[in-house]
Amino acid sequence: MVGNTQTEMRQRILDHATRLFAVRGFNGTSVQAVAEAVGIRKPSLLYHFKSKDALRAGVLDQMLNHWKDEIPKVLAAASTGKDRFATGVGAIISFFTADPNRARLVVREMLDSPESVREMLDTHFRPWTSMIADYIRTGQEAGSIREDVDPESWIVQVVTMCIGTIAVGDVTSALVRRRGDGDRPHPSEQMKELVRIARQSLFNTRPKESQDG
Amino acid sequence: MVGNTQTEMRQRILDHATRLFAVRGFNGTSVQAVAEAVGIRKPSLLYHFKSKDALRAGVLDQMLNHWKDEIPKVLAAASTGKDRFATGVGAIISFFTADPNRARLVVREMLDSPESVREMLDTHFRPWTSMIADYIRTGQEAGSIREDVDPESWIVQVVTMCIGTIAVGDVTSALVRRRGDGDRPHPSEQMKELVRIARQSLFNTRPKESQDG
DNA sequence: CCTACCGATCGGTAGG
DNA sequence: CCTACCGATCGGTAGG
Repeated sequence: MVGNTQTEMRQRILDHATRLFAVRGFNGTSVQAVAEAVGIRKPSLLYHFKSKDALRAGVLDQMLNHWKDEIPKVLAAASTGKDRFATGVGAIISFFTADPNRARLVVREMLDSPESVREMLDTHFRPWTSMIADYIRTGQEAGSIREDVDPESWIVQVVTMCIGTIAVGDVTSALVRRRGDGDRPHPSEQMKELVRIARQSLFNTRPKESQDG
Repeated sequence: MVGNTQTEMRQRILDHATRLFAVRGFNGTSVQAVAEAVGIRKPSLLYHFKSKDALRAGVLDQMLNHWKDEIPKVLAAASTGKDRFATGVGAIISFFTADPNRARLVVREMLDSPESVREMLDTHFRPWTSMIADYIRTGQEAGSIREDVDPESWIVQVVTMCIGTIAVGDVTSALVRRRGDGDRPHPSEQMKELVRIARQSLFNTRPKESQDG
């Protein structure tokens, strides 16, 4: 358990591969390019990951493992409906804004390998989605959440909006710059509006019967 | 002006290139693959488009030209605020659902060439975005639209949600399937919820002072 | 972790 | 619109 250089090198390779796959795409990134970024030769990289596809799988596995730990933590931390909303949406936003390349990687993978991502979502995320949807249905029965919300679809739309906005927010911000406003970008304003849209399409407006913990 | 085979062949190439670039990505599609789909040899394709990048530009130009004609038409057709919402969101949804590969192509291009897409949005779409944002501000002053809406950001969020949902809807629908519901996909339910979210985050709930034309 | 090397495929050109 | 061909780069292996 001393200097585990083997594992360290694997992590270094994964970090550079994540970044390059996110920015240039899997097909736009050569094994050679990843090796150069790490500072080793191509055959050395292929010792740690026996093929380019194994490297892709390693990158995705790393992200999957993050959420396998994170989701139960987030759901356990929040008690009331409003808390669950803020904590859940906050966890997604902070994870992907901490490194927008994570969002770009997810979007690229959905486009490049839709079937395998479908399977991954079905296996690892659908149980959680069902649980959150049930929370929403409970809130609908209690009157705190709008009756016309389609729980599963609402979740998918909000996650799509989050990941999409973070993945291509630098591009779409070209539409937001006001006249005479200089070159200042408005990423946080985008996220604020996103949260507002998500919240107001979910909760009932009447502020009575608030279920505080 | 009789049998213009030259232009016809260009269009055939563009159609197959659009589909292949959307599904496999630009870097994942060889000129050879496009030529095979069309039914000609690679050097013949390169007679019509002098390089692979010229082919990419041709594909994007075609889509840009669609919206150059469509946006003014849509804005002219709608008069009241609710009409503008329905017509505008409807135009985007119907264009991209007619061929989801269009949405995939847009997303891929934003990821692969963020700077050039930024420039394109700034030049060709920002004027329209500003105009629509002004409509929203007028609605805010009249009281029909929520005061807490950030007009430009709202537009970007809704367009992101539309294109994102259509581009990867087949994948994210893996999260929506209810237990014991069979394999039936729910694309239209996704779009219905999207429209609901967009509408309810935009308009004020009080149904008085409706501005009919 | 390296040097040396492999067959396959890439975008593109020559020339007709 | 074709056949024939180019140098460059691809993912991956041999062997140490």
